[in-house]
Amino acid sequence: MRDENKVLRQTQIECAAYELLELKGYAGTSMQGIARKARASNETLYNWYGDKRGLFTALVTRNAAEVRSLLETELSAGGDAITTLGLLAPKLLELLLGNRAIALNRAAAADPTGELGAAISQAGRETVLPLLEQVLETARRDGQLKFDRPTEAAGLFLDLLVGDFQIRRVIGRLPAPDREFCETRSALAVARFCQLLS
Amino acid sequence: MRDENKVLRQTQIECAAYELLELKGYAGTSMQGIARKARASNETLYNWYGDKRGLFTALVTRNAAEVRSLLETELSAGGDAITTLGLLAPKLLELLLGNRAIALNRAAAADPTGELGAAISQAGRETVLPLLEQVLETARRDGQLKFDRPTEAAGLFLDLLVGDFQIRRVIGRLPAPDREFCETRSALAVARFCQLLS
DNA sequence: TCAAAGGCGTAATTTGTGTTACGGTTGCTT
DNA sequence: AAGCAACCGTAACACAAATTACGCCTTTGA
Repeated sequence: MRDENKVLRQTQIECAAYELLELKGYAGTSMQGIARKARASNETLYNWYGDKRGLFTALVTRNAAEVRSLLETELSAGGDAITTLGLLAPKLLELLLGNRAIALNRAAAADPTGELGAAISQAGRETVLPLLEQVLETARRDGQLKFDRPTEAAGLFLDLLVGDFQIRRVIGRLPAPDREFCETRSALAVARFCQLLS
Repeated sequence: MRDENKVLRQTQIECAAYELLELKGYAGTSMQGIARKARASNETLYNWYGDKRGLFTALVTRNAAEVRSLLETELSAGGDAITTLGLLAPKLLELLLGNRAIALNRAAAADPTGELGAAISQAGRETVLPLLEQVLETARRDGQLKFDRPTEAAGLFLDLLVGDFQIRRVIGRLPAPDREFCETRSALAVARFCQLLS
């Protein structure tokens, strides 16, 4: 099989996996179900991904690469650090609270080994935080913010921006946020953040 | 069976359920496993709780009653509102991030019907928030805080106190917090909260 | 064009679970 | 003490899923 064909097939398989994961949760999503939906065979899935958890780990990895790519695009647009933060925040919120991310977090919650959780965390928060820190360091250098520890400052920003929305999404108590919600919440988070650190 | 014996038996069954839930997650916890561990029979579990979800809903309800009871005890101790908040917060944090609460949130994340999530939310956040609002109203009346909407103010406090710790606990990336962590985090949350609303 | 690799559709194996049922025992009430 | 309800330990039933295996077909590369 040619590489580009394999990539296409994997994308189809992974889309099928997301559909079932979002609909039925991790326990309710079977390899057989994914194979059927993607018109692939069980044997191929096991050959390509190792086992069920391997397939879902691949979903995490791919999702995180997209998040990172988008954030890096925003960062390379340049401009004033606080403005960058304000543009970045709604997009980050949409991604973190989007259906796919939430479905993956649910899978991690259901995985008793903690491996999916580790994958999500390394690929998610632990990737986002250093990028955020970069923005905040710039703001500090420009005299816009005052703080001692960049990691703590970035954590505070995530508290104000994200708070407990993720867990409420994960347990099914909130719908996916719309664009307007993300913009409003972001603006408020940036304002409060600056109030605390100016 | 006498009432007090039934209560005792139920407590034993529920402890067994927690042990397995914390160890194996929701999907990995079977009614047979709980029955075996609690030396009860399947038939009794189904008679008393209806079905698997019914048993876990009972766990949620009981856990929430304990949270509420503890918070009401703190509230009835009286005293200055901000001080009350500072005393309440570490206890609330310990409860929200404790092993049992996290295990129940994992169960809710794994439940595709959303019923456990609804039960947890009603019994948890949606119970805590009005109690918090009472404290904040007092602080406002005493001239300690300024805000327009109590629900929003209480939500801000939870953002600063809890942030995204729950989801990070649920996906297995954080251990249960110790007393010192809860005190430190609470003090910081109260200070920042007051800085934002004074 | 041809041979080999591997992907598909299907089935098999093994294991486990939700739920119900049953005979014997225990606890409770009169 | 006797009788009845219900609890325990065990088994049965029906179903599902993870994973492996197999024959046939399609794709790839030389």
